[in-house]
Amino acid sequence: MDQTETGNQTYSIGQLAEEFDVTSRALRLYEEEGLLNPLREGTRRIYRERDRVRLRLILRGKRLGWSLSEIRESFDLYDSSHGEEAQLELMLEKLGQRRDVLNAQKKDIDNALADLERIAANAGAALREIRSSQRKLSHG
Amino acid sequence: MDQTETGNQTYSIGQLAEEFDVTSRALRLYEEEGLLNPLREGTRRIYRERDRVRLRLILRGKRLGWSLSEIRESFDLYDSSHGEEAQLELMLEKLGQRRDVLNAQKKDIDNALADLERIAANAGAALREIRSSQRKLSHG
DNA sequence: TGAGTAGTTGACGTTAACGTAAACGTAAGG
DNA sequence: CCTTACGTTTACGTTAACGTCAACTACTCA
Repeated sequence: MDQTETGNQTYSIGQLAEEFDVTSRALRLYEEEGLLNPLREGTRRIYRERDRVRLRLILRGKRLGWSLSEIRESFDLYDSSHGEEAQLELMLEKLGQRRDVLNAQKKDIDNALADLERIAANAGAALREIRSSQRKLSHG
Repeated sequence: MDQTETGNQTYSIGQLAEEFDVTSRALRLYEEEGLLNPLREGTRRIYRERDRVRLRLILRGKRLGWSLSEIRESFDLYDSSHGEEAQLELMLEKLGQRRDVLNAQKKDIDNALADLERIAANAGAALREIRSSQRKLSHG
């Protein structure tokens, strides 16, 4: 079969660190915490596409304010899609909780955005006022 | 004039802590960091409506993953709506940056929600499969 | 008057998420 | 062969955001 050559590329820790603008120290920490699992070539770490995907998810989690252990829990959810009945039920419950939190977070963001808009509108008005009075003076 | 009696109520640190489910230690910390400014009655802290409003904003900020100093910066933005021209321009720029970050965060959330949906759909399917095969067995 | 209850100010402890430095290994290049 | 670049582990340092005493004050109430 024509084995597709997609995703066979590998990366050193330095390459990955530079690409995602994190330090190699951070990558090693994420590995210690069970968030990444690079291959080894002797002692050196070899990262593959799946590690890049995971790193992307890690960084997204961080942007959402998650702790590393919360991020790992989300990976665990993802990985254990194939369990037994009780397992799956628990999982669906946790997924529901996460969804609720995310939706609440969206509301918080919308409220914060609305606040920003109000403040910006005031500031914009104040600024136009200042500038219009400046024009008057310069025409005196 | 009929001075409206709205918002004249005050709160002790314990009351406020219980209402918002934070510790009094946290409230004192927020004060140290310049996020809250309760009155004093002798040595005791007296919180008013404006402090409650601020606390609400603090907790919202925390839910969005902001640090205390980021939260304070946002308060500073709010408070300095009445500055001079350069000040206002700088402010509008910062407001724009915050808005961009918040919008990016919304996208992250939407992506995370989409991921959750996919996982939940898979888990749900797996669960139904298990249950249907269980029914078959019980009818054997 | 004595015991609670709630508040105060230090000050030290703790956890997460890295930063930073030391001491070492290894492959490439001049 | 020696340097340079990049990697490794080990371990201690740092910052934020509190937690947790300890020692003290002030008020109330039986």
